[in-house]
Amino acid sequence: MTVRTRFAPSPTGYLHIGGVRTALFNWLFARRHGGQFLLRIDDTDAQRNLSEALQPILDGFRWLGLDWDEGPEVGGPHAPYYQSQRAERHRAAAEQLLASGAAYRDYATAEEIQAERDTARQEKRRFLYSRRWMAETEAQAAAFESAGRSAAVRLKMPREGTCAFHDLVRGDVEFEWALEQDHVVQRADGSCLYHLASAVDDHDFAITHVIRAVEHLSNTPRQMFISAALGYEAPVFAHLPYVAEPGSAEKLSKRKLSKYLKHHEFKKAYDHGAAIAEALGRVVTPDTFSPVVVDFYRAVGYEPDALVNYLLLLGWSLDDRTETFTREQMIEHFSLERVNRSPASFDPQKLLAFQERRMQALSVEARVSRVLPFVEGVGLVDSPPTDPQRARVTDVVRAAGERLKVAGDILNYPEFFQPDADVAYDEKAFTKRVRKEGVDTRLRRFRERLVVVDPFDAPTLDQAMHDFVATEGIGIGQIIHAVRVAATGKAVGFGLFEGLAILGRAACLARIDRALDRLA
RNA sequence: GUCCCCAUCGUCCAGAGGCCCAGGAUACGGCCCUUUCAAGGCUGAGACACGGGUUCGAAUCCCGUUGGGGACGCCA
Repeated sequence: MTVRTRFAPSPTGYLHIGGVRTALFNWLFARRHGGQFLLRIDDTDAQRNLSEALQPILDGFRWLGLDWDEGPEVGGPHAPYYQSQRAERHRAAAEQLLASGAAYRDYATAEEIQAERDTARQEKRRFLYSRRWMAETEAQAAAFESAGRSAAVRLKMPREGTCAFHDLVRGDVEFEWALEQDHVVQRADGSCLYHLASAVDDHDFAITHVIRAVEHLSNTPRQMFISAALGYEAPVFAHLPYVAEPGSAEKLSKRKLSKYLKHHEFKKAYDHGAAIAEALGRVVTPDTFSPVVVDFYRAVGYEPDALVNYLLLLGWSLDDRTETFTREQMIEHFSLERVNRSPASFDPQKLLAFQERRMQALSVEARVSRVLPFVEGVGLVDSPPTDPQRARVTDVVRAAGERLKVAGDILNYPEFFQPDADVAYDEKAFTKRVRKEGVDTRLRRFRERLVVVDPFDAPTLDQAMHDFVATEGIGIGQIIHAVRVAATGKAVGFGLFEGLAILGRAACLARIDRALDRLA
């Protein structure tokens, strides 16, 4: 038997962190067993702009490298993979359920059901439909219909016994049938609901393992009931713990960004990303841009491998120390048996740590390729860049070293790409380091040295600086900060001599002159 | 409210009766390095929710308490 798993996103316009974790585990399980991973689009609730809402999700999967063997855009033997296009098939299944007596036509109104529900709540017991408006014969149906009622199709759930199954993550689980609702599977207008559609599609697509979040655990009995009534063999289930909010045990949800921003580390991650996205001219609003959404990481310049590796370890581990996995290693070692049963909260800071490691492991060339779209995007270099521009980017990437945590961090160094006159001064830094007694004279004298330094490279500049402070009889701190602010506009940055060398003699001299002018 | 689930450092994980006065990662503190910012090196602090059992022995098994969470739709 070939293992077949699926992930079934609803087209919502974005790919959620929790969803990707579920998809990743499905993907890994399928790959581990040499099976197939499919994508099914759960759009039974008539979607308006399907392609618009779906594209970001597919893009997200592609970016992460989670390829699907069957599904939208790639097709497959069971196409179409959109639930909305399988309505006839679902309706036929509903008919079959009716015919076998596993379901019945129910003529209750929404108000009547609600009233029963309210009563149950008042009596502090679990609601169970009375089946008062159930029609099992044509005569009963006709009677209700002549009274102007219309019918939905409900499952006729067993009212005794238990539903027991083995869950690959939770172990043996058991539910009492008597606690299960007579769920509606088809509306009066003929459209079918998720649980029916899902059971039918899983069967039709030959899904062998349903790996999904725990919130679906309590849906399992009714889906198994549907499968059995339709004569299907039930798939194997595995219910993953949900991903929790940063620093909390509550389920992570996409619509709570403002709440998450109160969490210090989450806010830091958000601010870091928002600054980069805004520099690129993206409109950043809580609804469209958040560390809870996968696209955030792409926009900011994370490595997809970092995100995947982090997510892998959210609820799964190999042992007590292995943290870094290649795709091949993940696939080789992944097992549902080692998935945790308790929820894990999402920690953007730890994710960043994974990202740093991945970034550092990349070659300079690879980092340059990651960084280029960002400098091009803000117009710091041409698109595509000229050879000298590319060389400059390479120099900056090399000099910045570990300071480049995400590709978008390159935007912290615009001064290496701007014309001298465009470099912005950090006023606080300028006041503290340049606008000080004696600094102008020292800057002028150091400038004289720069004119003749040869070659104009980092070691020689370093030497020149040390010679300078020795002959002047000053501490290095009395000049070096001023030079940095004059040349880069900032008080912080990577090695000063590397920076000066990258800028070149002409730019350094011009920038020192500009700072001196500013003092006058 | 009803049903179900979960419970080890702040966070993510290891631990499937003795290897554990609990290990790794991350975050945090200190020191070192240092022209700034990072990084790095060394180092420190930090947890088995509580109470009962079972056992020669429990973080590990059982029961209860407490705490946290999830599901209870003609949503998916």
